[in-house]
Amino acid sequence: MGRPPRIDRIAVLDAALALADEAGLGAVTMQAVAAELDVTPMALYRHIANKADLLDGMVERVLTEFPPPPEGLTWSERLSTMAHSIRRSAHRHPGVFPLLLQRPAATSQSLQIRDDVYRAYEEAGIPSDRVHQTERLVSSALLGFVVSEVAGRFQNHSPQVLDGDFERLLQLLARFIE
Amino acid sequence: MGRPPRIDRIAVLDAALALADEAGLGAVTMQAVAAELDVTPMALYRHIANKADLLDGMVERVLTEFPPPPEGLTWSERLSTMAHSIRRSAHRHPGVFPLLLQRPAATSQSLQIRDDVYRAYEEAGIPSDRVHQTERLVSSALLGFVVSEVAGRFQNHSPQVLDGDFERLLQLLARFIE
DNA sequence: ACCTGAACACCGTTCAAGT
DNA sequence: ACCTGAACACCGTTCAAGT
Repeated sequence: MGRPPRIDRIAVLDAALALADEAGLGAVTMQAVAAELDVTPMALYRHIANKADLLDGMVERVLTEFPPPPEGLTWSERLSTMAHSIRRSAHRHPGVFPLLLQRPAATSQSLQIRDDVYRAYEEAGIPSDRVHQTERLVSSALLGFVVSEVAGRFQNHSPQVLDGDFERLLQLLARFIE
Repeated sequence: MGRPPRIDRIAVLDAALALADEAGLGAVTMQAVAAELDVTPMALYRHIANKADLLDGMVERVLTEFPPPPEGLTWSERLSTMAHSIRRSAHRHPGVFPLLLQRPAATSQSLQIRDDVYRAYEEAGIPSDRVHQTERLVSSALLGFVVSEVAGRFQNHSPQVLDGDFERLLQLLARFIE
């Protein structure tokens, strides 16, 4: 006994994420992930509970990539910066990103970021009994657009058009807030 | 030869839809759909090309359920009625509805409805070079919220809270438009 | 024309066995 | 402690055969 581990949870998740980024979620099978790591499929089960846990882990991995919001800007500059970060993350991980619509913010990383958003809304003067609702509505609009982009609903529109759409969306959401 | 058909495409799609509504998309397997129809899995292939075609067909089926917008109301009443119809449809078909984010409007039914939305925006006074963009942004916000509801992102919120959120979202979107 | 039986490659997952 | 081999139930799909 006492055998040096050849892989760990992070390695499994990152291999799965790389696979999803290149070839879509459908390419993420236990066998394919294992092959990426030069290991048999059964070896993965020491590091992840099952396939659902693998997908959960991949989502968490994407969430930890979100940069924390920059300090020392106005609330509106911070929100805009964060929105662009989220969109870039979606474009990096088009296969996994739509899964964000399936679960509440849960990792400490994403709860932290949500709190930063709450703070920005308070600074913007949103009444405190409206702050949480506003966050749900704005995040819905943002995710709805960005997931439409990466999942295929906007596949007939050029990147230039979608860039323009996104800027306009941010303008309109900012108008909401004040 | 010359044998009376026991099933047709619509029957297959509706059986699959019923299965998805009760037990989720994961329960939609060729074998389960076939069992629902008292037929072997291979019999399905005479009526659908493959599993992707089955899913496409299920989405189309959901789209044909959207009631056409009522005549003789103001543009804002029409938009609100349509938004509520869409949300009800999502709640009826929580398993399939998120697939709407994956494809552009394509069926004649949904193109028709999109044109009605364009007309409402024109009546509302949106400059004509902005109408299509506005439709993309508003539909993104609506779908983002409704898919969050049915896919699980808002699972920690009560129906009452979500009803209130939706009304507020419609108010804010209406404010966009004029 | 429509459905079935047999068959295949692939998938997730388990369990006991090896180092 | 960590990985493997063998095995199982299930999945989508094909093809030739039956009515």
